[in-house]
Amino acid sequence: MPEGHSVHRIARQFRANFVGRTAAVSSPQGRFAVGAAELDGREITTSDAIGKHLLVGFDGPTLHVHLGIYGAWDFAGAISLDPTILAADGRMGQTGMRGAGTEGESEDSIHSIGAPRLTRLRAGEHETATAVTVFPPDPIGQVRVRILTDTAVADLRGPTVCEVLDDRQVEALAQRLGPDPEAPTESKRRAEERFVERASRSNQPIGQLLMDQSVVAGIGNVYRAELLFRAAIDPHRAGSQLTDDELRGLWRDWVKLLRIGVETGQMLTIDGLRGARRAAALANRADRHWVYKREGLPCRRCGTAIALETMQGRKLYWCPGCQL
DNA sequence: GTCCAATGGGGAC
DNA sequence: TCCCCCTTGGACA
Repeated sequence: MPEGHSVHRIARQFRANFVGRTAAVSSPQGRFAVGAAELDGREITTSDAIGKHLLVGFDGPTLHVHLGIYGAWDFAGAISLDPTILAADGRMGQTGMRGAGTEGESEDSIHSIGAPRLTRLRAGEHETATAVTVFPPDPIGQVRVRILTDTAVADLRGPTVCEVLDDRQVEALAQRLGPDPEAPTESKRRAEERFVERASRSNQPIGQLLMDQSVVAGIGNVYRAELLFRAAIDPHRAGSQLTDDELRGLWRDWVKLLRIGVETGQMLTIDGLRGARRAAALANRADRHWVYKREGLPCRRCGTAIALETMQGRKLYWCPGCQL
Protein backbone atom coordinates (compact mmCIF):
# COMPACT_ATOMS: atom_id res chain seq x y z
CA MET A 1 0.00 0.00 0.00
CA PRO A 2 2.47 2.50 -1.15
CA GLU A 3 2.81 6.09 -2.09
CA GLY A 4 5.74 7.07 -4.28
CA HIS A 5 8.45 6.62 -1.67
CA SER A 6 7.80 2.87 -1.31
CA VAL A 7 8.00 2.27 -5.03
CA HIS A 8 11.37 4.00 -5.20
CA ARG A 9 12.61 1.75 -2.44
CA ILE A 10 11.40 -1.30 -4.36
CA ALA A 11 13.16 -0.04 -7.49
CA ARG A 12 16.34 0.28 -5.45
CA GLN A 13 15.91 -3.23 -4.14
CA PHE A 14 15.76 -4.51 -7.71
CA ARG A 15 18.78 -2.45 -8.68
CA ALA A 16 20.79 -3.72 -5.74
CA ASN A 17 19.97 -7.40 -6.07
CA PHE A 18 18.52 -8.22 -9.48
CA VAL A 19 19.97 -5.92 -12.13
CA GLY A 20 22.77 -7.64 -14.01
CA ARG A 21 21.40 -11.11 -13.33
CA THR A 22 19.46 -13.55 -15.46
CA ALA A 23 15.98 -14.30 -14.14
CA ALA A 24 13.60 -17.21 -14.21
CA VAL A 25 10.18 -15.56 -14.41
CA SER A 26 6.98 -17.44 -13.66
CA SER A 27 3.41 -16.86 -12.56
CA PRO A 28 2.61 -19.29 -9.73
CA GLN A 29 -0.94 -17.94 -9.68
CA GLY A 30 -1.22 -18.38 -13.45
CA ARG A 31 -2.77 -15.04 -14.28
CA PHE A 32 0.47 -13.67 -15.72
CA ALA A 33 1.64 -16.82 -17.47
CA VAL A 34 1.92 -15.26 -20.93
CA GLY A 35 3.79 -12.19 -19.73
CA ALA A 36 6.09 -14.28 -17.55
CA ALA A 37 7.03 -16.41 -20.55
CA GLU A 38 8.08 -13.27 -22.45
CA LEU A 39 10.46 -12.29 -19.66
CA ASP A 40 11.73 -15.71 -18.64
CA GLY A 41 15.44 -16.34 -19.13
CA ARG A 42 16.35 -12.73 -19.85
CA GLU A 43 18.85 -10.54 -18.04
CA ILE A 44 17.42 -7.81 -15.82
CA THR A 45 19.01 -4.61 -17.06
CA THR A 46 17.26 -1.66 -15.40
CA SER A 47 14.95 -0.78 -12.53
CA ASP A 48 13.28 2.58 -12.10
CA ALA A 49 10.23 4.16 -10.53
CA ILE A 50 8.17 7.02 -11.87
CA GLY A 51 5.64 8.03 -9.25
CA LYS A 52 3.91 4.85 -8.12
CA HIS A 53 4.88 2.93 -11.26
CA LEU A 54 7.69 0.39 -11.18
CA LEU A 55 9.54 -0.34 -14.42
CA VAL A 56 11.92 -3.30 -14.51
CA GLY A 57 13.83 -3.73 -17.77
CA PHE A 58 14.46 -7.24 -19.13
CA ASP A 59 16.94 -6.51 -21.91
CA GLY A 60 14.18 -5.40 -24.27
CA PRO A 61 10.73 -5.82 -22.77
CA THR A 62 9.85 -3.97 -19.58
CA LEU A 63 7.80 -5.25 -16.67
CA HIS A 64 5.38 -2.55 -15.53
CA VAL A 65 3.85 -2.93 -12.07
CA HIS A 66 1.46 -0.73 -10.11
CA LEU A 67 0.69 -2.03 -6.63
CA GLY A 68 -2.63 -0.28 -6.22
CA ILE A 69 -3.99 -0.18 -2.71
CA TYR A 70 -2.81 -3.54 -1.41
CA GLY A 71 -0.33 -5.01 -3.81
CA ALA A 72 3.01 -6.03 -2.35
CA TRP A 73 6.46 -7.35 -3.21
CA ASP A 74 8.20 -9.94 -1.08
CA PHE A 75 11.95 -10.26 -1.50
CA ALA A 76 13.85 -13.24 -0.22
CA GLY A 77 17.33 -14.62 -0.51
CA ALA A 78 20.63 -12.79 -0.28
CA ILE A 79 19.17 -9.32 -0.30
CA SER A 80 20.43 -6.02 1.01
CA LEU A 81 18.27 -4.46 3.68
CA ASP A 82 20.02 -1.30 4.73
CA PRO A 83 18.56 1.68 2.88
CA THR A 84 21.96 3.31 2.72
CA ILE A 85 23.15 0.24 0.84
CA LEU A 86 20.09 0.33 -1.36
CA ALA A 87 20.69 3.99 -2.01
CA ALA A 88 24.08 3.15 -3.43
CA ASP A 89 22.36 1.59 -6.44
CA GLY A 90 23.67 -1.87 -6.87
CA ARG A 91 26.41 -2.17 -4.33
CA MET A 92 26.00 -5.16 -2.10
CA GLY A 93 27.88 -5.69 1.08
CA GLN A 94 27.30 -5.19 4.75
CA THR A 95 23.73 -5.15 5.80
CA GLY A 96 22.08 -3.81 8.90
CA MET A 97 18.46 -3.81 9.93
CA ARG A 98 17.75 -0.12 9.69
CA GLY A 99 14.65 0.62 7.68
CA ALA A 100 13.12 -2.79 7.92
CA GLY A 101 11.03 -3.80 10.86
CA THR A 102 10.73 -0.34 12.30
CA GLU A 103 7.04 -0.92 13.00
CA GLY A 104 7.81 -2.32 16.41
CA GLU A 105 9.97 -5.16 15.16
CA SER A 106 13.07 -5.79 17.19
CA GLU A 107 16.25 -4.68 15.53
CA ASP A 108 18.05 -7.92 16.20
CA SER A 109 15.57 -10.23 14.48
CA ILE A 110 17.83 -10.06 11.46
CA HIS A 111 21.30 -8.88 11.85
CA SER A 112 24.18 -9.56 9.73
CA ILE A 113 27.60 -8.14 9.23
CA GLY A 114 29.45 -9.06 6.12
CA ALA A 115 27.71 -10.87 3.31
CA PRO A 116 23.97 -10.49 2.85
CA ARG A 117 22.10 -13.49 4.13
CA LEU A 118 18.94 -15.38 3.45
CA THR A 119 16.13 -13.07 4.40
CA ARG A 120 12.54 -12.39 3.50
CA LEU A 121 11.80 -8.71 3.17
CA ARG A 122 8.26 -7.44 3.01
CA ALA A 123 8.32 -4.29 0.93
CA GLY A 124 5.85 -1.47 1.34
CA GLU A 125 4.93 0.81 4.18
CA HIS A 126 5.26 -1.88 6.82
CA GLU A 127 8.59 -3.39 5.97
CA THR A 128 9.35 -6.50 7.90
CA ALA A 129 12.12 -9.02 7.65
CA THR A 130 12.28 -12.61 8.75
CA ALA A 131 14.80 -15.38 8.27
CA VAL A 132 14.24 -17.88 5.48
CA THR A 133 15.57 -21.41 5.81
CA VAL A 134 14.88 -22.77 2.34
CA PHE A 135 15.74 -21.04 -0.91
CA PRO A 136 13.72 -20.37 -2.88
CA PRO A 137 10.85 -20.28 -0.37
CA ASP A 138 7.41 -21.51 -1.40
CA PRO A 139 5.19 -18.73 -2.78
CA ILE A 140 2.84 -17.32 -0.16
CA GLY A 141 -0.71 -16.57 -1.28
CA GLN A 142 -1.66 -15.54 -4.79
CA VAL A 143 1.69 -14.79 -6.40
CA ARG A 144 1.12 -13.09 -9.75
CA VAL A 145 4.75 -13.11 -10.75
CA ARG A 146 7.91 -14.64 -9.33
CA ILE A 147 11.32 -13.36 -10.42
CA LEU A 148 14.07 -15.76 -9.44
CA THR A 149 17.82 -15.43 -9.79
CA ASP A 150 20.45 -17.75 -8.39
CA THR A 151 20.61 -15.69 -5.20
CA ALA A 152 17.34 -13.81 -4.76
CA VAL A 153 13.64 -14.02 -5.43
CA ALA A 154 10.91 -11.40 -5.74
CA ASP A 155 7.21 -12.32 -5.44
CA LEU A 156 4.43 -9.94 -6.47
CA ARG A 157 0.94 -10.22 -5.04
CA GLY A 158 -2.31 -8.30 -5.58
CA PRO A 159 -1.16 -5.64 -8.05
CA THR A 160 -3.51 -3.38 -9.95
CA VAL A 161 -1.21 -3.47 -12.98
CA CYS A 162 1.26 -6.17 -13.99
CA GLU A 163 2.09 -6.14 -17.69
CA VAL A 164 4.88 -6.29 -20.25
CA LEU A 165 5.56 -3.10 -22.20
CA ASP A 166 7.75 -2.31 -25.19
CA ASP A 167 9.87 0.85 -25.33
CA ARG A 168 7.20 2.82 -27.09
CA GLN A 169 4.64 1.96 -24.41
CA VAL A 170 7.08 2.84 -21.64
CA GLU A 171 7.60 6.20 -23.29
CA ALA A 172 3.83 6.73 -23.50
CA LEU A 173 3.51 5.93 -19.80
CA ALA A 174 6.26 8.39 -18.89
CA GLN A 175 4.56 11.00 -21.05
CA ARG A 176 1.25 10.77 -19.26
CA LEU A 177 2.82 11.00 -15.80
CA GLY A 178 3.66 14.27 -14.13
CA PRO A 179 7.07 15.08 -12.66
CA ASP A 180 8.64 12.94 -9.93
CA PRO A 181 11.60 14.50 -8.10
CA GLU A 182 13.19 11.09 -7.52
CA ALA A 183 12.81 9.84 -11.09
CA PRO A 184 15.97 9.99 -13.19
CA THR A 185 14.21 11.22 -16.30
CA GLU A 186 14.48 14.98 -15.93
CA SER A 187 16.26 17.69 -13.99
CA LYS A 188 14.93 18.84 -10.62
CA ARG A 189 14.56 22.32 -12.06
CA ARG A 190 12.54 21.15 -15.03
CA ALA A 191 10.36 18.98 -12.79
CA GLU A 192 9.44 21.93 -10.58
CA GLU A 193 8.61 24.08 -13.59
CA ARG A 194 6.39 21.37 -15.03
CA PHE A 195 4.47 21.06 -11.77
CA VAL A 196 3.97 24.80 -11.34
CA GLU A 197 2.95 25.28 -14.94
CA ARG A 198 0.42 22.47 -14.86
CA ALA A 199 -1.11 23.29 -11.47
CA SER A 200 -1.30 27.03 -11.99
CA ARG A 201 -3.46 26.78 -15.09
CA SER A 202 -6.04 24.48 -13.53
CA ASN A 203 -9.29 25.53 -11.89
CA GLN A 204 -9.51 22.27 -9.99
CA PRO A 205 -8.94 22.36 -6.23
CA ILE A 206 -5.33 21.90 -5.18
CA GLY A 207 -6.41 18.98 -2.99
CA GLN A 208 -7.43 17.22 -6.18
CA LEU A 209 -4.45 18.34 -8.26
CA LEU A 210 -1.93 16.87 -5.81
CA MET A 211 -3.61 13.47 -6.24
CA ASP A 212 -3.63 13.75 -10.04
CA GLN A 213 -0.72 11.64 -11.27
CA SER A 214 -0.46 13.68 -14.46
CA VAL A 215 0.19 16.82 -12.37
CA VAL A 216 2.68 15.28 -9.95
CA ALA A 217 3.51 11.59 -9.86
CA GLY A 218 3.84 9.76 -6.57
CA ILE A 219 1.67 11.69 -4.11
CA GLY A 220 -1.13 9.71 -2.47
CA ASN A 221 -3.78 10.42 0.13
CA VAL A 222 -1.44 10.72 3.12
CA TYR A 223 1.11 13.03 1.53
CA ARG A 224 -1.68 15.10 -0.07
CA ALA A 225 -3.29 15.89 3.28
CA GLU A 226 -0.01 16.46 5.08
CA LEU A 227 1.56 18.68 2.42
CA LEU A 228 -1.46 20.98 2.38
CA PHE A 229 -1.49 21.23 6.18
CA ARG A 230 2.23 21.97 6.31
CA ALA A 231 1.72 24.73 3.75
CA ALA A 232 -1.41 26.02 5.56
CA ILE A 233 -3.33 25.92 2.29
CA ASP A 234 -7.07 25.27 2.03
CA PRO A 235 -7.47 22.12 -0.11
CA HIS A 236 -10.46 23.67 -1.89
CA ARG A 237 -8.57 26.60 -3.42
CA ALA A 238 -8.14 26.21 -7.16
CA GLY A 239 -4.65 25.67 -8.50
CA SER A 240 -5.06 28.88 -10.49
CA GLN A 241 -5.77 30.77 -7.24
CA LEU A 242 -2.49 29.77 -5.64
CA THR A 243 0.47 32.11 -5.88
CA ASP A 244 3.65 31.06 -7.61
CA ASP A 245 5.37 30.98 -4.21
CA GLU A 246 2.69 28.73 -2.75
CA LEU A 247 2.98 26.24 -5.60
CA ARG A 248 6.79 26.22 -5.45
CA GLY A 249 6.58 25.83 -1.68
CA LEU A 250 4.35 22.79 -2.07
CA TRP A 251 6.68 21.26 -4.63
CA ARG A 252 9.80 21.83 -2.55
CA ASP A 253 8.16 20.40 0.54
CA TRP A 254 7.19 17.33 -1.49
CA VAL A 255 10.80 16.96 -2.62
CA LYS A 256 11.84 17.02 1.02
CA LEU A 257 9.18 14.63 2.34
CA LEU A 258 9.74 12.19 -0.51
CA ARG A 259 13.45 12.08 0.19
CA ILE A 260 12.75 11.35 3.87
CA GLY A 261 10.27 8.66 2.82
CA VAL A 262 12.72 6.98 0.46
CA GLU A 263 15.47 6.97 3.08
CA THR A 264 13.37 5.81 6.04
CA GLY A 265 10.64 3.79 4.34
CA GLN A 266 8.05 5.69 6.34
CA MET A 267 5.87 8.68 5.68
CA LEU A 268 7.28 10.93 8.38
CA THR A 269 5.36 14.12 7.75
CA ILE A 270 6.13 15.68 11.11
CA ASP A 271 9.81 16.11 10.44
CA GLY A 272 12.39 17.74 12.62
CA LEU A 273 11.46 15.46 15.52
CA ARG A 274 14.29 14.48 17.80
CA GLY A 275 14.95 11.78 20.33
CA ALA A 276 11.96 10.23 22.05
CA ARG A 277 9.41 12.05 19.92
CA ARG A 278 11.00 10.78 16.75
CA ALA A 279 11.09 7.26 18.14
CA ALA A 280 7.41 7.54 19.06
CA ALA A 281 6.55 8.75 15.56
CA LEU A 282 8.46 5.86 14.02
CA ALA A 283 6.79 3.33 16.28
CA ASN A 284 3.30 4.73 16.21
CA ARG A 285 1.33 5.79 13.18
CA ALA A 286 -0.95 7.97 15.31
CA ASP A 287 2.02 10.13 16.28
CA ARG A 288 3.30 10.44 12.75
CA HIS A 289 0.95 12.86 11.02
CA TRP A 290 -0.54 16.34 11.38
CA VAL A 291 -4.04 15.61 10.04
CA TYR A 292 -4.19 12.23 8.28
CA LYS A 293 -6.67 9.94 10.06
CA ARG A 294 -7.07 12.50 12.85
CA GLU A 295 -10.65 13.61 12.11
CA GLY A 296 -12.37 15.06 15.15
CA LEU A 297 -9.13 15.32 17.12
CA PRO A 298 -7.77 18.75 18.03
CA CYS A 299 -5.29 20.19 15.55
CA ARG A 300 -1.74 19.86 16.88
CA ARG A 301 -1.16 23.49 15.96
CA CYS A 302 -4.39 25.42 16.67
CA GLY A 303 -6.72 23.02 18.49
CA THR A 304 -9.51 23.16 15.90
CA ALA A 305 -11.15 19.79 15.23
CA ILE A 306 -9.61 18.13 12.18
CA ALA A 307 -12.19 17.87 9.39
CA LEU A 308 -12.91 14.91 7.15
CA GLU A 309 -14.69 15.10 3.84
CA THR A 310 -14.77 13.24 0.55
CA MET A 311 -13.03 14.81 -2.42
CA GLN A 312 -13.15 12.89 -5.70
CA GLY A 313 -14.07 9.72 -3.88
CA ARG A 314 -11.09 9.88 -1.53
CA LYS A 315 -10.98 10.95 2.11
CA LEU A 316 -9.58 14.39 2.66
CA TYR A 317 -8.30 15.36 6.12
CA TRP A 318 -7.58 19.01 6.87
CA CYS A 319 -7.64 21.69 9.55
CA PRO A 320 -10.26 24.40 8.97
CA GLY A 321 -8.43 26.57 11.52
CA CYS A 322 -4.95 26.51 9.98
CA GLN A 323 -5.67 25.98 6.31
CA LEU A 324 -7.28 29.18 5.09
C1' DG B 1 -12.89 -15.04 15.92
C1' DT B 2 -15.25 -11.51 12.37
C1' DC B 3 -15.54 -7.27 9.88
C1' DC B 4 -14.03 -3.34 7.65
C1' DA B 5 -11.28 0.18 5.60
C1' DA B 6 -6.95 1.11 3.27
C1' DT B 7 -1.30 4.88 1.44
C1' DG B 8 -4.97 3.41 -6.32
C1' DG B 9 -6.52 3.44 -10.38
C1' DG B 10 -8.65 1.34 -14.49
C1' DG B 11 -12.71 -0.21 -16.53
C1' DA B 12 -17.65 -1.31 -16.78
C1' DC B 13 -21.97 0.90 -16.35
C1' DT C 1 -20.74 5.33 -9.05
C1' DC C 2 -19.46 0.76 -8.38
C1' DC C 3 -16.33 -3.20 -8.92
C1' DC C 4 -11.98 -5.41 -9.13
C1' DC C 5 -7.41 -6.60 -7.24
C1' DC C 6 -8.23 -10.55 -3.14
C1' DT C 7 -4.00 -8.52 1.29
C1' DT C 8 -3.51 -6.80 5.82
C1' DG C 9 -3.81 -4.22 10.12
C1' DG C 10 -6.83 -2.62 13.39
C1' DA C 11 -11.23 -2.34 15.69
C1' DC C 12 -14.45 -4.83 17.91
C1' DA C 13 -16.94 -9.13 20.05
